[in-house]
Amino acid sequence: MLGAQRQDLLLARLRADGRLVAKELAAELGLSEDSIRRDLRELAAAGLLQRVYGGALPVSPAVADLSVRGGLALDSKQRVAARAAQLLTDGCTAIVDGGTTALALVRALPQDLRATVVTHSPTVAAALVEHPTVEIHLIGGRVFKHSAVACGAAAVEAAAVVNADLFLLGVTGVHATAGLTTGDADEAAMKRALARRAADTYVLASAEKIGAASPFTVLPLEEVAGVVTDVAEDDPALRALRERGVAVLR
Amino acid sequence: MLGAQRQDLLLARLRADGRLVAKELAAELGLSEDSIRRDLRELAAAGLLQRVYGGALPVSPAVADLSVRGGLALDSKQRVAARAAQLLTDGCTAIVDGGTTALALVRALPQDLRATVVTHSPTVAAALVEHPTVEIHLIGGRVFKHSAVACGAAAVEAAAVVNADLFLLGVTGVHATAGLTTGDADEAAMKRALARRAADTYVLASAEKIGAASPFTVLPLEEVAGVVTDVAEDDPALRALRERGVAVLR
DNA sequence: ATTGCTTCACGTTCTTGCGCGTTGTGGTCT
DNA sequence: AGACCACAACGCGCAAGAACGTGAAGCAAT
Repeated sequence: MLGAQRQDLLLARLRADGRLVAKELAAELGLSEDSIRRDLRELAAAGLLQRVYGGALPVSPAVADLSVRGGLALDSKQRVAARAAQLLTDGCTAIVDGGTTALALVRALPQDLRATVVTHSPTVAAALVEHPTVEIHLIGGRVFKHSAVACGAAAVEAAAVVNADLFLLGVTGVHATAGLTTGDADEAAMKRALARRAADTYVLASAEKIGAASPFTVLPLEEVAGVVTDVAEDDPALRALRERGVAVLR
Repeated sequence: MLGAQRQDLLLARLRADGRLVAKELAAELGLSEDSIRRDLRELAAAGLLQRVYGGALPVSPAVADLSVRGGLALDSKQRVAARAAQLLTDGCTAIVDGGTTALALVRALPQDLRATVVTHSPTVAAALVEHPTVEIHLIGGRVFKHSAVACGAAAVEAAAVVNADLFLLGVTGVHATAGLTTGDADEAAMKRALARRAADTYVLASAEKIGAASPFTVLPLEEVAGVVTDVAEDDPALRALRERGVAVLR
């Protein structure tokens, strides 16, 4: 049994059972608990599971429920959201953009996260109310029907008081030369204003958005700390991004 | 059973039963009450439940049953909401408060209403996106978990630019002498700030709220244009309201 | 010989159940 | 009604045992 093969098996078991117990696995696979623990440690470092005393649990109960219930692989947005959720740590202040991926991100956040989340999306704010220990700050303004987020001069102004550690940005295209793009000029301006208020900007972009370009540029690639995506590791687009100094998280 | 997994189980049980009893759980899970108490203490420290003598309860009863609360007095709320929806006419600008009655109001609005709606509730704003011809303006600020609306200094300030024809206000009590009341001081201040920005304030109050009083006064009855309610026409409380110059819409 | 993976040994950390003194609750007595 | 008391629940400290991480040693393949 190859090491990598064994780790895949562990993940499959985790999806099936909803938990892993180090001792049981050692007996079952005929290995020492040390080796199992080492695997679990590595998988936890890769963000694929949550290490707990005695074994491991899925990264987030919410995400686990979805995969167990459906019995299927997570959908593209959920994979990206689950990975991006790991960027939010206790004590941090994060700006969260609008859109369905951002909503999936909120659902993937651990229930006991103690963080401050700033958003201009009423939908995201409403979903965050379910997280009792997350401090929510809503940015107001004229709400754009197209994407259901607050935009415009008032919203840009309201954003100016925010100072965040990171900005989780949703776009419709990530292109090597056009940079990050979206379909509406006001929306692009709003996203740009938010990016200025955060130390690091991370882009949430499921596979179909990589290499695509929309009419309005939000930011050039240079101003992005990283892209969270689910494209295959060997995709040539990834290399193009890395060559521009953009970290790729998957 | 993993320790961390047990805490997830406790939270699930809490959501299902609405309470946790330490002794029962110890017997059921086959461990000492001490361990259960330890778990409950930790979860309480994480803000995920409220520790009480003998076990635990949801963090805030109000938050916990906000979703089910919609189902209880449903038809009552819907009647009030349907009547209040008639106050919004094409071309008007209305401020809409938060809460389940306000949400019912949005759902009761005609699909083709051409109005401007200002709200400090992300939930109301999200629901309004379904109305293509309604212009939405969101008031931002710190989102208060208890009622899921933006409150505080920033929100009051953001409200100052609004000039509306009417304000549809939700409260928890409508009392002849205490006036309009609600359960939180910040919330009361926010509602007061909104009332100042509208020419007429109408209160949405289903029957059980008439005659009730909560800790904090929002406005005296004199500053209200009308109360939308579903109490019986012969209810003595109605006459008390009318004697104070308040129109009763039903 | 080197590399990669595993196992073993050991000191550390975590969880758990028990004893103890304290605090909260409900019922009883004056 | 207020004082009192019995009992359950509580928090804390402690000790036993399980689980843990680390570094050294073993082992197979190259």
